[in-house]
Amino acid sequence: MRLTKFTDYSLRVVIYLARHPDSLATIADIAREYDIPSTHLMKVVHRLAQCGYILTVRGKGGGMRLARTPDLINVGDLVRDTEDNMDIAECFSPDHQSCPMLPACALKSVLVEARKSFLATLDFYRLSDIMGGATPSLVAPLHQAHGTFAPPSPGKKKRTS
Amino acid sequence: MRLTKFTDYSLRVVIYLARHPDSLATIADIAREYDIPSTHLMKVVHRLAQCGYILTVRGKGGGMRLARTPDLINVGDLVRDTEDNMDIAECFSPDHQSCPMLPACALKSVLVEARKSFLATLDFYRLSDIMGGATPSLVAPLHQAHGTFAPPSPGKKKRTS
DNA sequence: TACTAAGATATATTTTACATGTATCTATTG
DNA sequence: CAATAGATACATGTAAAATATATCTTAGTA
Ligand code: SF4
Ligand code: SF4
Repeated sequence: MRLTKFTDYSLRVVIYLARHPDSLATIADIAREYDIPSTHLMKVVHRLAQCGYILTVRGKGGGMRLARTPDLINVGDLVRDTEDNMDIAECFSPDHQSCPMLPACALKSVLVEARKSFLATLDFYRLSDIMGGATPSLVAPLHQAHGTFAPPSPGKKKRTS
Repeated sequence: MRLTKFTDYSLRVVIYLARHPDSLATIADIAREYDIPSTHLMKVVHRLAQCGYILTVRGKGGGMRLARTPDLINVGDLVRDTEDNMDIAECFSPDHQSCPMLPACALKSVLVEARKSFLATLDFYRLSDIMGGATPSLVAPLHQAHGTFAPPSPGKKKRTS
């Protein structure tokens, strides 16, 4: 069970941008910073722009910046948008419905619930919580059992799916 | 993000065995039932035996059966034992410690917590909960917010890791 | 206008984890 | 000893992901 590098790179990009809010950053900048292939970052950046997390500027002097402030970018949402295969088991795909246990597999229900828990945990965090550096706001300490306190203000917009 | 077929097959095997408690089942039996390659099942069965979930009997008339009753087999444990790569991100592996964000990456902490949530959800279920069929015991209904009730009796032994 | 630097887009290739296959060995029954 | 079961080792195939290449478009600037 792992997330793709595509997703991790996506998160690194927005973290980088959150840390450098005063100027446009280029793909080359970020690729250099993290020592990852710029060719891969191109696709990442494109996706992030499509999904509205960043704004890009073409041409000389161009680059990218966050489309919103870090406290309005939710980690769970970003992972949902960048990880394109969230099919825990074979039967989660509209194709591959050949498992004889369908349609009433109790295991599948459990896996659905587990995935929900995974994403729900991510939903408790915003980019401002994971960008590191000096963030002297009242950020919920990590590793805290998040069921015990109310999520700090906005950061999570309910989505229909 | 997906689990391997190896893990799903492992679960199918124990479900099958739970449903057929009165005789030894062979790899061929189970492969036929689910229409999956017996060659893959061999490895699955071997792992399940190594981890103590099933007992195998070699030779003519041999086969396998559960080593414990279904209410003593925990889904989370079984997934931990069969899914051999639980490295959500690159940095989770002892090798690949090259990400410049280490060692104080706030994102990693969040991912660790999310993985914990995923497995904790699975920990709430036992084989007896997912084996389907007529189980007229007081089983917790699936999809229920499991934070709101006490886990039904045993089924989950705390492990040190 | 030409040049350059940036992202956008499409396609191709490489790599890797996973799945599957084959062959052989060992144990057990009858 | 023959047949049937899992145990074990190794080889191969496959598909998703990662990476690379090439070309196009946009925008600033000399
Ligand atoms: S066993 Fe259940 S969870 Fe696994 S593939 Fe079949 S239907 Fe899906
Ligand atoms: S960015 Fe954080 S979570 Fe991702 S690989 Fe680096 S250290 Fe791990």
